Amino acid sequence: MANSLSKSPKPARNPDPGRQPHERSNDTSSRILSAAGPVFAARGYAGATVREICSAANVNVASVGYHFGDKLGLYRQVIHDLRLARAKRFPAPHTDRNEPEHTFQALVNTLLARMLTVEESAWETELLMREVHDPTPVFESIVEDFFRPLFDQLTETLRLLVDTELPDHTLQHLAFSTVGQCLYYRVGSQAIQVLIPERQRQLHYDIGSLSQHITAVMLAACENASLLQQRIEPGDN
Amino acid sequence: MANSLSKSPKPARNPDPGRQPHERSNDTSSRILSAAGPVFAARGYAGATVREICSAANVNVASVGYHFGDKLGLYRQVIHDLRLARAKRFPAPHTDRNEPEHTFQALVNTLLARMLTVEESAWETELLMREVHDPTPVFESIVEDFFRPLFDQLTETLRLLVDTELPDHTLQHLAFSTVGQCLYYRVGSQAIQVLIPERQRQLHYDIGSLSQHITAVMLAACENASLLQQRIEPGDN
DNA sequence: CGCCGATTTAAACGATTGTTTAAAACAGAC
DNA sequence: GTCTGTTTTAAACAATCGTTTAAATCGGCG
Repeated sequence: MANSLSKSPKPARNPDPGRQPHERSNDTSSRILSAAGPVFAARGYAGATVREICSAANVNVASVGYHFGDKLGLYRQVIHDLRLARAKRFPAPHTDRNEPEHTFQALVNTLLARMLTVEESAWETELLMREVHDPTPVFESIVEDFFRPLFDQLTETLRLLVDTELPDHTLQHLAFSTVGQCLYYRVGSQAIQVLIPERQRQLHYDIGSLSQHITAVMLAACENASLLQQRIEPGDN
Repeated sequence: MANSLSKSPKPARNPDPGRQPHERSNDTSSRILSAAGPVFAARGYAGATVREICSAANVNVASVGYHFGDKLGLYRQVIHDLRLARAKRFPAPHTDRNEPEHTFQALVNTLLARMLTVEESAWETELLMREVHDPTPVFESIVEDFFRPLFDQLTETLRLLVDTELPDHTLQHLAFSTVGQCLYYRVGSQAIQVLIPERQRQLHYDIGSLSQHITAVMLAACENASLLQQRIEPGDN
């Protein structure tokens, strides 16, 4: 709780500025990094303890202070490495201005894949979800470098999809509608597990089925874009 | 961390089994309950401290142990009281089988109101969101008593809305699309604060505007329900 | 070997956590 | 007032947290 949030108390004397002649020292910090990701994802930043991380990495507790300054410095490095890994693993699709439907479908696929992939990198998604719900000091940079590019691409693709000219805020709402539907199958997964029997889940809740459904919903909305502008009488109950 | 999760260490000698002749004692435990809700919502169950709760309630730290056994016992009581309050504050709309559009709009309004209300009861929503993300033993009962009724009503209303006959799992996907869009404006609110300038947020992100938009999207999807069944070529990127 | 900077280690520090304890304060019956 | 059971209180408890310290160890170099 009473941690440094802006500056490391000791100037975080990082000993290796890029080079790797001594494999031994680099090995320690990389082992810490590998162990820290899953622990931060499972417990959250505040809930994770440097002792559990160092125990999983088989290093001394003081190693975190030596190599990363403090707990927050380690967390920043984990997030930094995570962003590089995610950008490579789930590349945003190329924007084809002649086939916006195709681009849109690919974007939905990318979103769902990022949400629902359960490989060895599932902890990355979990960590990002924790940031979305409980922002830490690194959250804003995550949004800027990570979410905004996809959000902008989604908005521009939707602009190509709708027949009529729509104001920016309506296109942004359409983008949030798309993201929201994809996100729900991760955010609400625990609720879905209670609401939907396992048999139905195994049949109709794979990435392909969900991607097709969400794309169909949004394409229908784009084709009736005129509906988005006319006033609908709000419910009075 | 090393707390009791199933049984209270001491049998939680609750002194008042229903009666309230001594207003004084009841006053202490009710002040604790009133203070605990917002703190649990703001910090999470693990992050909240009984000292902060008791400080906000102006009672001694030992009072929690005396009246509720332990921290988890207090949390259970908070969740119990919260359910009663929410059911009264946000009643589900009446289902009018002759005007499903009207019912649907009212359901979206209810969902958004539950998500975005920022009165003195905003902590209740935050606490429920924490349960959705990090389920505790009380989560399943929350889904059954709280989410499933609205989910079923949503599914049946959508069945009335679509022109053609759709399988159950497609209607459930449509319900999740609706819920997901509403939920996003709460789950992703921190991201939206970074993505959308404050001026635009104040103009276009009120409950009425969002409700109108989400309803329009889903009604468009229902009118083109045939789209939901035909196969769309999945993106290959 | 001896020297030296980089790294690792065991141990301790101060702060904070949930919980417990024993005494004090309270309220009503007699 | 005196007694009795309930409630509140200040203080302490053991455990755990992030971080620091000072000594031990390592790895080349002369």
